[in-house]
Amino acid sequence: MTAPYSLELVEKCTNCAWKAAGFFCNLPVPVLKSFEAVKYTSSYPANAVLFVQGQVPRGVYLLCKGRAKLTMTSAEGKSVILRIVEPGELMGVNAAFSGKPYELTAETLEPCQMNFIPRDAFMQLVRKHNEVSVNVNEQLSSAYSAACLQIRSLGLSRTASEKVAGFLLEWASKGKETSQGVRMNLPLTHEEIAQILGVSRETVTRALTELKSKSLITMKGPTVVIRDKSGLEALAAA
Amino acid sequence: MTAPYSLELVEKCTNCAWKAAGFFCNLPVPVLKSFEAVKYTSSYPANAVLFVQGQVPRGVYLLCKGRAKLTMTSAEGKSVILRIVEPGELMGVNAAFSGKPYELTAETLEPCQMNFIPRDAFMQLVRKHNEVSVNVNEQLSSAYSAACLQIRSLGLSRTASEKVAGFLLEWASKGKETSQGVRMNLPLTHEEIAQILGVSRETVTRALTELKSKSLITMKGPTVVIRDKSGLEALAAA
DNA sequence: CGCTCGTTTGACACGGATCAAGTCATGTGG
DNA sequence: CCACATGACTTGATCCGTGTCAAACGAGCG
Repeated sequence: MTAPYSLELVEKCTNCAWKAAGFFCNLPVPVLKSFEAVKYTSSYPANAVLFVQGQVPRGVYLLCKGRAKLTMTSAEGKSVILRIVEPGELMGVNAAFSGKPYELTAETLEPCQMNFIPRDAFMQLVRKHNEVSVNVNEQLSSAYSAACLQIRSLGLSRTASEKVAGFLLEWASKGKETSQGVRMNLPLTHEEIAQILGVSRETVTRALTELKSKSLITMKGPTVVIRDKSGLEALAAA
Repeated sequence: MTAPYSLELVEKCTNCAWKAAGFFCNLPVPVLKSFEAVKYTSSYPANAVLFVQGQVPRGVYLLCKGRAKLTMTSAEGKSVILRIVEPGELMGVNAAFSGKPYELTAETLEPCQMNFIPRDAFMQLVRKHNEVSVNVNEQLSSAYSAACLQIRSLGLSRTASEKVAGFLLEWASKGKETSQGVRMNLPLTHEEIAQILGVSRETVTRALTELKSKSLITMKGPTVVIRDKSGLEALAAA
């Protein structure tokens, strides 16, 4: 198999080493086989568009490796980021269920490996294998939870600093505890953070500068260290 | 059976007249029987609290009749409304799946009839009957869609009038077409609309006044008539 | 009748969007 | 190897919208 974008393709789901708890593809072996039978594995470079808001749904994508973002765009071209998709998560499930056009756009943020499952095959899997259906439940459930948190942040936060502080704390769970505080990787531009939090790019810069000046955090490239977690929490408040 | 709050209790799901397309309880008869076996039917007055953010999940609620709201509250007491729950929809599914405390609060807006299913029984139903699981998928999927729309409104709308106009258009789908325009019932206070849209109560009043003065809408009590749909759409833009 | 709740309207201050200008790092082609 | 383009970040100045506080009105209800 060729490996474009310097990604090694993993074709066999049965002995895939990436699979972890919570992955959609954590399925009993017989079910996994029928999943494997209908999937198409492929890889994408960074900033590739998987599907666009308004297209008729072709099927669902399972992200194996890499990160992607889901966005909605207004007529004027402004957009919100609804979710950063992590490995093991599905994209395009809603459109598959409803049969209506994709209501959002999916783009990769990094080089990614993906499994594509055509809509009909996916719906058959769901109807036939309860384990698949239950895993979809869990995916949807956690996506909904995340959406609720985002609504909370958008609706309740009084100031932009509050939003940014809350955002960093949420990402902190993906970071590593060190003697200096929680160290994490933030592979997002200010523009993207702004689109998640519903503020302007400049405001994100200003808020981050403010947090640095209060020495609550330090940043170096994409690496962020939370120096004073309780201080951040006090600021996040809402 | 007693019928408090002047609601007639419907105990039998098999011949329930309220059940419509998209209802969670639209299930094949044998499955419906096992659902009936584990449910508890009860009725609530308006403004009753079903469960509160932070409680350990006891189970899920199926709304049979009436309307309810799901909210999240900040430490300072401000709250956002995540969703208005309509008959046929489930509440508390997320907490049931995750086992973690309810992340939101559910309150009735009107006198309601409800079916309560204890968590264990619900999870067994989901695992045992694929039809149940698929219906849960559809519920979660449409709840997620609605959440996305709300995020879009919160994140992309430039002004409060934009949000209000978009909100009215969304509710218009529940209204009736008349010669005067779409007539609908809006059983929400300005305060509640404000909590959905993430603005202050006064701003909602001002925005509605503005829409009336532009004769895009007329209001009389809880009844709203959209006089100029395309005008509203132009205002909603985002 | 008087209470409460929801609505309406006004005045004012503040936060952030926007516009603008400039820095820095990276990558490309001559 | 340098000049240049590009994209992301930074910082400042200005203006508009909306949150907040305040006061008053209207309707429903015991």
